[in-house]
Amino acid sequence: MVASGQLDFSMRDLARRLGVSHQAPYHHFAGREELLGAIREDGFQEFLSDLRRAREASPNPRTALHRLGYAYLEFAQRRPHHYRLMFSVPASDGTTAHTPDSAVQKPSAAADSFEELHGCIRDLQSVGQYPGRSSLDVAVAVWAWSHGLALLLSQGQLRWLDYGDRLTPELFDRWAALLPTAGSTANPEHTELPRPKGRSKHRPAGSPPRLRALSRGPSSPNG
Amino acid sequence: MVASGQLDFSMRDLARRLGVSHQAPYHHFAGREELLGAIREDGFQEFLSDLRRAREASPNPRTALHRLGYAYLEFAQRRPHHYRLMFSVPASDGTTAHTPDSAVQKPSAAADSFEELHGCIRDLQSVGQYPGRSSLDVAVAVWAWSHGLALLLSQGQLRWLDYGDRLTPELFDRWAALLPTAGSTANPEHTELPRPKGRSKHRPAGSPPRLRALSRGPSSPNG
DNA sequence: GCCAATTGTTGACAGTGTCAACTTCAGGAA
DNA sequence: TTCCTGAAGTTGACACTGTCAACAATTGGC
Repeated sequence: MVASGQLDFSMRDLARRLGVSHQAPYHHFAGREELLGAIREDGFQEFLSDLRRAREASPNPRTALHRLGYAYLEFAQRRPHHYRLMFSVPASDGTTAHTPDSAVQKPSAAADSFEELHGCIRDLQSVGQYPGRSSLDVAVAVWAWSHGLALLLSQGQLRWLDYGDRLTPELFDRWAALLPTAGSTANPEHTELPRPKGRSKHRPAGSPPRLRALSRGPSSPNG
Repeated sequence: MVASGQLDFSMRDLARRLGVSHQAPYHHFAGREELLGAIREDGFQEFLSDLRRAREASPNPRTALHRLGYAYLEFAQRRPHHYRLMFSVPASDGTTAHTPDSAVQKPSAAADSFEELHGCIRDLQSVGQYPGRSSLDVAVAVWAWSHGLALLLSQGQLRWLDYGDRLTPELFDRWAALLPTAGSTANPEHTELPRPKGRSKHRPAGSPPRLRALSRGPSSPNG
């Protein structure tokens, strides 16, 4: 019972592109799912550092949240495949209506990413925003809002509205103005962060242990 | 170049469960993607009727939006596999950063579903809500918010927050209170709609043309 | 220099979507 | 009645997939 494929990605195709036998990747990753997990974790690391940088760019928690949100969507636009993979979950079979617990374990950086937003919300509360509300409620709601926008954007599902599918600071400001936090003030200063250089993932395509660059530590399958 | 699998679903397994040869389904659907498209369309039909019923249950546009949102999440919780399929899109290969246009064509009922929300927003504007804002902006933002919550819920991705993953009217009210429309008033009356009987999708498992129940009109592949 | 681990290979196996060719069978026209 | 046509279902292939097993080459430490 193969755990099904979630993407247009194949182990054998990867090996083919690397000019390597179809079995070579299995010496670096226990299996397809583990490889995807590593890519997922990589994505969350970059995501987390984007969110951190955005948040720390301003001591004003309102501006920080604004920039955090923009960084969130900017990441989803810059790395749509990473983003979709990160938030997808191995599909469960039809027998259980809910995803089993095993599928819910998430990469560590994912929790840290959420905590970045959660902390930002707490900062806002400390200056009087969202009085009497659970910070977790607010964080989950803002997280979901960003998640929905990011997915609709990265899957081009806003195009059929003649809505465009490119994120711009102006578009983001219009959206952000609908969140209760920004309802009273205009956009702080138009959120144009210097985008990170984005360590390119292209391999030099010549280093003799061709899969080294992909592997992450000893593969050590514990099964 | 197979269009890849998005789910834990296989044509051959379907045939096996129906007690039929592996090729029989192809006499009713041109291929896997068309079959999934039919299921998607079915889901959107039910989704649309849920949203319509919820909206029409109240002449007060504020209450209508509240109920519409609850119906949205309730659907995602009741039919998580349908929901995920409906809003997933055939994965594009890695060469193009954005999903090609061919993948963006959406079922007709999907547009109608969005229009239901959009109309609700327009109703709210006609009573003074969201002054000076584009109704499309607001509708997209609310749509994305619901979408994000629905996905996080249906994939169990709120569980690692010790947040629970069951939708309740109370939980929904706490979320809805964070939307600008509901910020000033409390929940209208606690949103307990009589849930629709939900035409069961189980087939009687005995009608001689065993795949008939699944097929939708002449399959007529136009390729 | 030997040994063990790492990295690679080829070959198999079961599973998949789909094309092609075949049989059955029901129903209408002659 | 016979004949024909189309729908429904069949078996058999093909290329593809993930993964297991067994083997070869290389490399670093003793």
